[in-house]
Amino acid sequence: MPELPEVEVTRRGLLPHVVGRRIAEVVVRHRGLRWPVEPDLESQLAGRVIARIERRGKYLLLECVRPDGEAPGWLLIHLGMTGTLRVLPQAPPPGTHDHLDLVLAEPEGAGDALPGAATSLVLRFRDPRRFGAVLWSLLDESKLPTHPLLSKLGIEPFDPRFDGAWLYRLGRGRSAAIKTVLLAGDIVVGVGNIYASESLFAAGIRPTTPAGRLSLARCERLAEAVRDTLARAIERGGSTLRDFVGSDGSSGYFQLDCAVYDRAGHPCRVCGTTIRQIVQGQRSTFYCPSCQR
DNA sequence: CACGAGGCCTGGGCGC
DNA sequence: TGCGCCCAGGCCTCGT
Repeated sequence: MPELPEVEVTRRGLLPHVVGRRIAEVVVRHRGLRWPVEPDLESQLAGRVIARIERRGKYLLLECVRPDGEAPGWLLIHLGMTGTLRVLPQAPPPGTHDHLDLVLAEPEGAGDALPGAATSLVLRFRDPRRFGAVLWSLLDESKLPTHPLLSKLGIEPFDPRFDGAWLYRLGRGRSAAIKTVLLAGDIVVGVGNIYASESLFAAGIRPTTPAGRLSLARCERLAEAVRDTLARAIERGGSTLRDFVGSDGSSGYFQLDCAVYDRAGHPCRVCGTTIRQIVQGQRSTFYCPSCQR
C-alpha cells in the first residue's frame, strides 16, 4: 500500500502520540519479516524513549534513546506493500498479522495518577504480506545515512536540490524507460508504482521514453509533477490524521482519484482517449496515449 | 555500471 | 461452493 505519502502521513500521525514515550515492553510475535527481526531487539529497545521520528524515502526512522543518554539508536521501519503502524489506547487481542507491539508508557514524571495499563499505548505493526521490515541500528545520526539500506537512496522529492536539472543530469546515459528509472529510487526516492504513472501523466511524458532522451524542459515539468503529485497525496492523507489513534487501519491511507492508474480502458479525464495499460519491469504502467508523448 | 528478472509472502478477485 | 490462477501500491539481490 504505502508509497511515500502514506509513510509521511503515518509519521505525522504517530508524532503527537508516540514521541517522548518510554518503551515499556516489546512483543515480537513473528520474526520473519523482509529480514529477520534481530534476536535482541527486545532487550535493546526496552526502557528507551522514542525521541524523534524521521523519514528517509519510505523508511521510518525512530530515534530511541536510553535514559542515561548512552548509545542512542534507531529503529528502522519499512511498511513494505501491506504494512501499517497504528496507535492503540486499548489494544485488542493481536490478529494473525500483528507481528510486533511496542507498549509505550507515559513519559517519566508526567503525573502518574494511574500508572500502568490505563496510561499506556500500544504501537502495533501489522503486515500481512511481510515485505516490511523492522531493524535496529546503533549508528549515530551522522552515520545513519551510511546504513546499507539507506546509502544508495536518491534525494528526497522535497529537497530543494531536486529539480529538472537534477533529473536531467542524473538521467544522462540511461537508456531505461523513465517510468522504470523513477521507480528505481536512485535519482529521487518516494515515487512508487501509482505515483510514477500519475506524475508522468501530469508531465505529459510517455512512460516508455528512455530517461536519457528527455530534454531539460521536460525534466523540469516532470520534477514539478513529482513534487505536486506527492504533496497533494500527503495533503489528502493529512485530513485523516485526527482519526489516527485507535483507527481500524484505514485512516492514514487514502484513495487518490487517479488520472490514469488502474483506469485501463476508461476515457482520459482530459481528452477522452482510452487509457492504456502496459507492463514495464514486471509492473503495470498506465498512460494516456494522446496526452503523453 | 546499468539493466532486467527473480524472489520474498499473503489475500482477494476472477473464471471454470 | 471450491479450486486454481493471476494479480497486487516494494525493493533487495543476483546474473548478464
